[in-house]
Amino acid sequence: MARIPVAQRRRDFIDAAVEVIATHGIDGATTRRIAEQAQANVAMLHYCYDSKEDLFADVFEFVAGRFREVIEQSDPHTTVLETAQALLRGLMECYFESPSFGATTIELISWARRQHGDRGIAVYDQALQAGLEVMRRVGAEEGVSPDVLEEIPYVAGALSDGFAINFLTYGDREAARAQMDLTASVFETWLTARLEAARTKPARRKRAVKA
Amino acid sequence: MARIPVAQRRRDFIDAAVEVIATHGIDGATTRRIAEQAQANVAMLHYCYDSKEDLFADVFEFVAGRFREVIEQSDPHTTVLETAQALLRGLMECYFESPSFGATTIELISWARRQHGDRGIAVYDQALQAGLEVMRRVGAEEGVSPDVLEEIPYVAGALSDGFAINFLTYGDREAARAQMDLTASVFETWLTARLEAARTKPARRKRAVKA
DNA sequence: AGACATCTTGATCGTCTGACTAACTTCGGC
DNA sequence: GCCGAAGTTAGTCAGACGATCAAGATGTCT
Repeated sequence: MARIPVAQRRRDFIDAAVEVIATHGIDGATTRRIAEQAQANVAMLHYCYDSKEDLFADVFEFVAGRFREVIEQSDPHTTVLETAQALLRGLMECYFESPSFGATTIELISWARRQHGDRGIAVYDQALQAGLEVMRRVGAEEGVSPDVLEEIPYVAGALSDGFAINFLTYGDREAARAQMDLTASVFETWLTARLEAARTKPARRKRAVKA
Repeated sequence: MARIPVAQRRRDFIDAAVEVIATHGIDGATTRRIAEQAQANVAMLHYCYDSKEDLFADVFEFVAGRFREVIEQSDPHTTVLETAQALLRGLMECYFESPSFGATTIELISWARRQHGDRGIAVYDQALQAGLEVMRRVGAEEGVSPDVLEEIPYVAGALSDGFAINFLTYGDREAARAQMDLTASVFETWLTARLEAARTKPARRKRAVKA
């Protein structure tokens, strides 16, 4: 067997864990299965990680980091509309390219909800916050109302989550392509109208959305 | 202890199962916990149901039935727009009124996805089909293009699912109220424009959406 | 009232699978 | 050629799972 440094092994275990969580759920993600998926054995897993919990902490970190990447890569766009569209597209394509990642995200969020609060919300909340920051950055230059900017990550998140659940349930890549376009058009229609309305009568504001 | 007919007991166990699944996930929904939640014991559970699987079959049936109710109650509305809006509102309010029901639905869908196909997809698919039928019924009178009618349940489903995930994660009823309004306005903006576009140039059609 | 079916209980069975570990072997750089 | 990092084998031990049972309590019909 090829000798691999621990750091690389750790990454293998994280990837394996994502795969296993997607296939068997959080509770079904046992050390045995993860080790098998990583083409190693349980002892090897405990050689790299002190405990299963330590590994899962890294899995959380990995997923959250991936989301940050995806969200922040929509930053360099010019207008609020274009940036928001890139944000939504990025999220949907992320799920589309790696259904395992998408499924694992849902599993993690479900699992997090079951625990009473705490760090559980982290993944979802960090993603929403990252999205909000991106929108604020581009929105400031354009003078768009903060109310609108706060709504954008929520709507983009809701739409991409809804897309993910449908896609993961049916697993139909053909249909998913069309749904991505449809979802994007829903978003565009709303945001265009919303930006227009906010510009013409900036005093009028909707109730704040939980960031 | 009061004597209760088996039929009623069964309903208690179904309710209890929904609650436990919401709190502990599918894998955490053990017979013991369900019995405890139903203020009974394991023997009683096996007196009403031959096996855990039999109980879960009833849980599936219950959830699917509840969705049918909610969806079909939006039927009597007059126009396509109003019916679609009632559909989305009904779904969101359903989750809002009973977070346990919403959480259990997500758990069931996640669980279904893990099994290879089969009856697993049932809950999600039945809901989508029921929504489609409602829209077709009202859409026929109005002469709305089938393409548009097929898109409506998908978009309503995606939006309500996205709303549910956010609401269930944060559990903030205050914020959820505002998000329901926001989500509804996204839907209205899109659908109004979509109906308008389909009416003025009915030849132009988007790629079909997986029903 | 009495008897039989219906309901309810606490305790227990056998089994399985979970995370984790000790002791051993092999490889590769110096 | 040796020494530590990487990897393996073969477990341990505890807990929880679904399911069942014998026995007691209660209702209902004659």
